[in-house]
Formats: sequence, C-alpha cells, structure tokens
Amino acid sequence: MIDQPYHHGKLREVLLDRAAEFIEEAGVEGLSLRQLARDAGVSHAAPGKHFRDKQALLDALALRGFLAMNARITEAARASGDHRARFVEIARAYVNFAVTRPVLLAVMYSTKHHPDASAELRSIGEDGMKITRALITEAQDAGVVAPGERETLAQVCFVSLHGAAVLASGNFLDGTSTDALVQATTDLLWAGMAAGLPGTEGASAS
Amino acid sequence: MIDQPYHHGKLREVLLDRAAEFIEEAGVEGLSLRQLARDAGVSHAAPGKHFRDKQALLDALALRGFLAMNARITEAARASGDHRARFVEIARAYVNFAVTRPVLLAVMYSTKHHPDASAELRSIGEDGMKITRALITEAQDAGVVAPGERETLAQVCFVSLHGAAVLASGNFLDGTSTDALVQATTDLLWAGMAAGLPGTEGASAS
DNA sequence: GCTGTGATGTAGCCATTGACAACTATGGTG
DNA sequence: CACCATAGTTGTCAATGGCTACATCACAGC
Repeated sequence: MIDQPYHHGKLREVLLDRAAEFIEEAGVEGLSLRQLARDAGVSHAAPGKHFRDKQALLDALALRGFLAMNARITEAARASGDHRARFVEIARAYVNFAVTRPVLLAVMYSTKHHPDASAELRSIGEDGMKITRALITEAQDAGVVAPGERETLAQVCFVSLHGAAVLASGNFLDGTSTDALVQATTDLLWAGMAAGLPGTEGASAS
Repeated sequence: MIDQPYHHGKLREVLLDRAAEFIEEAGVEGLSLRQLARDAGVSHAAPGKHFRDKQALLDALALRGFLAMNARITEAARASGDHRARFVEIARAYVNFAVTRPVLLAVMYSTKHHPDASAELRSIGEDGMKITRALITEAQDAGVVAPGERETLAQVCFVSLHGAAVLASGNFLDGTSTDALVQATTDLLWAGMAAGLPGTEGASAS
C-alpha cells in the first residue's frame, strides 16, 4: 500500500485536469465534485477547500480555457502570409479549439459564472477580439481593407467566428466540414471588409 | 379547499410553461422536476408520466422554442421592403428572440438532447437557415447579390447571426447595443454578398 | 528547537434531487 | 359492465452539494 501523504500537494491542478477530461467525455451536467474527489483519491469534502462551489471549479476551468485559447489565437496571428491569410489562421485556430473542446467552450461562454470570476473572464475573453482588431487595423493601414470603424468590424468578425465555432463544436453543421465553413465565413467577411476599395470587384471568392 | 380533480388535465403544458419561466429566472441548472411538481400542486412523480427524463422535458422545451423562433423569423421574412431590408428583419427577429429568452436559446442549441428528440430538433432548427437561403436565392435572381453557392452563403449568414444571437443573449457585448451589432453584422455580410457586382463600390456601409 | 497558526484534508450530517416501483383513481371503449 | 390505458400518488434509494466540527501538516516567528 502506497502511503498517501495527508496533503495531496497538487489537488487543485489534478481536479481541474480531471474535470476538463470528464466534461468532454460526459458533459458538464454529469460532473460531480464527489466523483472528482474519488478519482483523485481524496475525501469528498476536499475539493471544497479549493473551490467554494461547483461553479467556482467551472469558473476556474473557463479561465484555463480562455488562456489556452488565447495562446492558440496569438500564435495563429503570428503566422506568415498577408493580412487575409493571417485572418484565416486566426479563425481556424479559434474554430479548431472549439471543435476540440466543445464542452469547455460552452463552459467558457456560460452565463452562470460567479460575479467575481465573471469580470476576469469577461476581460480575458476579449483578447481574441483585440487581436482581431489589431489585424484589421493593420490591414486598413495597408489599404487592403476599407476604412471604417475598426472596433465594430472586429466585433462583427469575432461574433461571426464565434457562431461558426459554436455550431461547429456542437455538430450543427449537417454535412459541411468545419474547414469549409471557416473558409466560406472568412471569405465572406473579408469580401465585406474589402468592399468599396478600388479594384476589388472579383475579391469575393477565393 | 378547492378539491383538485385527480387528473390535472393539462399538467404537461403547465409544467412546460412554468419550466420556461423558471429557467429564464434562475437558469437551467436550478430547474428541478420536483419543484415544478410542487408549483403545479401535484405529486413529485407526476412529471415522470409526461417526461421520462429531466432531459426529455428540456427537449420538449427546446422544441417549443424552435417553433416560436421559426414563427418570428417567418413573419420577419414576410416584411415589406427590398431584399436587404428583409434580410435585416430576419436577423433582427433572430437576435431579438435570443435576447428575450437567453436560457431557452442555450437549451435549444444544447448538445445533450436525447437522440430521438435530437433528430427532430435538428431538422426544425434548420428552418431559419432555409428561410435565409430562400431570401438569398431571390436576391441573387434579382441581381442584388453576387451569384455563388446559395447553400454556403446562407450557412455563413446563419452562423454569423447565430454568433451575434449567442453573444448578445449572454451579455458579452460590453457596451455595444444589440441593435448596433445586428446592423453592423448584416451590413458586413450583405456587403460581402454584393461584392463583385458591378457598381457596388460604395455598398459596404449603410 | 518550539510553538501556534493558517491552509489543507477528513468524517459525518442533512436537505434535495432524479429515477424507479408498486399502487390507485379516472374515463373511455367494446 | 368489465376492462384497460392514462395520469397521478406514495414510498424508497443512491447520489449529490454544501455545511460543520475535527485532524494533520507546513512553516514562520521566536
């Protein structure tokens, strides 16, 4: 018998890791603090020392999710290629993340976070949009996107990609491949943003 | 004391109505079949006669949601005005529905429906996109939208509006009004769809 | 080296819940 | 009138989240 030390040491991390696994396998609704405790070989009330609530654990999960997602997006934004190519890369990164961790995405954009965590999540959740806005700004300065409210354009792009991410991750696409949807969405958005620029008549399709 | 008849009569409807109210007030996670039963003045196992599961009740709720939403969208699609105006009306109807019943929307697009209900929901959930596709087809025939894959365009539009609906209903807009977002989104989408058409240089903004 | 103090983990408890089974009332049909 | 499917009731069970009281440990200050 391996003698377990009284103090687990990294219980918090273990719980989060296991929870992240679990929800993708069985959904959030089946997640149980007690089951997590059992999996971690710890008493049923131990999780309570790290998360005051089940919701608090979900909040922490959401936070980790946003961090991971932002990392992916940031990396994608650094890709080589012209503005449009990088735009597509960002979109791909976002949607792929969503498809890989559909339940986590739902948790991240859940509305039931605790008010305190909510503020932090809200703020960190906007990073993706900021990156998008930066790219659009660059593209406008380079003259490949028509001038206009950057903030608004970025928001629309983000919102649209979010829709793609949500529906793709929920398997609501009914035949269409995720890649094809991302491609079509970015095509349309870019065409819209480029519209009005001289000599862009044929820019709507790739 | 009002003597309750042994058979409630419309228990199923009452449960659904109350559940619909409840989730918007307190979220799905707090919804309890037993509480619903108490509210309806009925024994704790009575709901089981109408819904084999808690999930079955949510499925039924989702179905009602889609029906209501489709009705709104259908009505909007019949609005007067040119194609673009009707497009905007559809978008408005969708997003307004989402903002009015945020939790219901989440239930509708939840992935945990029972497999049987899922098929029906999937099918009825596509009506919105069909309506959008019909409008785009009309617009293409009228020459105000560039030719191209209708199916794909409709899907992209629907996906984008879904993103707007989800984020607006979750209060993730951070300052921007819902109306402004819908306006901006439809502007960009329409500009993208019209791009490539002769004489549309200035069509990107309203 | 000692102490005590806060963080971490344990054990027990309770109300609530979803699901199920066995039983009962109701109303319609042959 | 007998039958029976539908709708509702009571009782039970295991599981859960959250709480409180208690145990153990690590570490800082003396």
